[in-house]
Amino acid sequence: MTEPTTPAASDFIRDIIEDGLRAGQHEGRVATRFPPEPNGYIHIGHAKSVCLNFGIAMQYSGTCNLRLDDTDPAGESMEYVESIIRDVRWLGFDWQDRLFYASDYFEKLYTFAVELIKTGHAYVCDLNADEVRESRGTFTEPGKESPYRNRSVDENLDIFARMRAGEFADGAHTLRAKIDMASPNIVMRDPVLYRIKREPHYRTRDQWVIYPMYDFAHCLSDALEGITHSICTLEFENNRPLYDWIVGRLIPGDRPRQIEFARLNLSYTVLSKRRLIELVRKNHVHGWDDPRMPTVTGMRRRGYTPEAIRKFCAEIGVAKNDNLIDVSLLEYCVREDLNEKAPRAMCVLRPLKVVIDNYPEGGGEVLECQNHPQHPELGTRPVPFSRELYIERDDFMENPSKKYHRLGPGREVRLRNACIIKCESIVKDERSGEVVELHCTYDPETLGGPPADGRKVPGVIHWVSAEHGAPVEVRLYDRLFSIQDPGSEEDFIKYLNPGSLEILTSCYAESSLKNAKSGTQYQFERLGYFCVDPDTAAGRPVFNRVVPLRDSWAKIAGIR
RNA sequence: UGGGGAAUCGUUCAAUGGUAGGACGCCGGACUCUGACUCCGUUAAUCAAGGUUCGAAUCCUUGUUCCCCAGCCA
Repeated sequence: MTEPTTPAASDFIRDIIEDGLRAGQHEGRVATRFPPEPNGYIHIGHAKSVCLNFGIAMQYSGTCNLRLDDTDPAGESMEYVESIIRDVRWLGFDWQDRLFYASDYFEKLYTFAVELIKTGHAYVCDLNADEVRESRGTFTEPGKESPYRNRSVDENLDIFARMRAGEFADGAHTLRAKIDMASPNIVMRDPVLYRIKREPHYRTRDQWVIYPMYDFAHCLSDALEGITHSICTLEFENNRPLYDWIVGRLIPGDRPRQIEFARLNLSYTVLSKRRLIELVRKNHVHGWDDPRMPTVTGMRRRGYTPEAIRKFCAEIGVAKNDNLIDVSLLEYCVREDLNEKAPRAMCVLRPLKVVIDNYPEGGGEVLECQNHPQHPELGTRPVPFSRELYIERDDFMENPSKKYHRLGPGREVRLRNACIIKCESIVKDERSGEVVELHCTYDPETLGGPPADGRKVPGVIHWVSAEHGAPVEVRLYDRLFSIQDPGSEEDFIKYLNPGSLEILTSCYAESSLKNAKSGTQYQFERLGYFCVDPDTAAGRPVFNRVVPLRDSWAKIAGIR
């Protein structure tokens, strides 16, 4: 017998790494990097990449760098850098002193470009953007060579230096790789390596007016950092020949290898930066950290835990198939984690008053309730009980069916952590006919124990003492979009779920929750997991519903 | 249309010529002072057609479908 162990993660990328290790590549080193561009907040799709890159580094005793891929000043900012640092750290990963910026390599990259010119592998082109596009050809027709393709090395060197010096207007020249205008792979048709762009960079300010393109900067940044496995998403597959071409001409010996995997798609949300930015800019959500957003910061505010997100990333696996992961898997991971950790509490979302007629007026008592049914070590808390309570409106039905286990006229139900009550009469609003109050009697014997006569009372409902309960606000979240794959729709805004946020302002939570600390999660019994929102003001907590509990009654009743 | 990728239960990942398996979901049941948790059970797939082989998801052939590429974005 062997000890049960959690199996080491395995996927096609790790297979490649292990094959390489066995073949003695990279001197047995494994070095990865997570290379976001700081032009937006990272989301659950990035989290997949973070877990992959850092996870591999940990598994093979290697390193994973955090590198900001900031080669296009338009849209990049320190705010985004800070958010990325905060989010990756929160996810639970550590890059130690290896925080890098592509912009720190600008001088070295420039030198590499000069070298490429000197070896005849790059040239300055005077074609404008339209002309470049026209001469690039199409999928079926080869491109035409630029008239500037065979400039002398000296002339190229001279103009490139003057590009850097700021002598030319934006777009007047580009530096292009001299590869093959007839290549069936369009990426290889003399791609642009540098462009002139007078835009202040959030880090280098006005130091540069030329900026390297992704294809040039990324592979060389990898090489400079000694990356062994450059893991990226599938859409860069066409760029791999260019990656190898550039590195092959500038870097001797041990070179990084690019491996592509399928990016994550999640049902009922969008995961493209462009679309996320649109949601924020056009105020369809309340910011990057809106709890409905699939951003890491949004999920954190919502109450998801790093452990749950990491578990999710491990569960979905890594492959090259296009995928659309069902959001219910994410929710499952969140519940699984929170079920273990979250202390239990009671909160009534839509209150209905209950008066216990045979309970002494002005009386009251304090019940000691377990914080976690499976973990007694989490202790107990005092919960006041009194003659007047609130219960959930849903927990009473005037004409219940046989399958309904809760309160109805003449029916008995157990109050969670307390006693059994029986509904004796109901009070209705004369005009609307709405039930506004229940009069019940309680069975004192059942406080803390089963009924003496052994009768079965299957229903258990939560409650809050009317006198002691804390008024709280609760925000209920549902999926942001009403269709599975809004990302595939051009006009995705049209499919926003109008019911994605419901704010409940007349809820009552048990008194122990009065001073709940922002960011902590609870399970409101029978309802779901809730997290204290930063909007919480002193004495007036605001709770976000992280995820509801599974609800088999809802299925029976056909709700939702 | 040229090039590059991918096709396995509803979803997703695995099986690396030798019993198609796991997770989530669905459905059913047990338990229960949370209609939660837990436990048990069930359902259900190799894109198609040929071929090679004792044996094919895996190899070969032909076809089909889907994704990516024609930014001085990444």
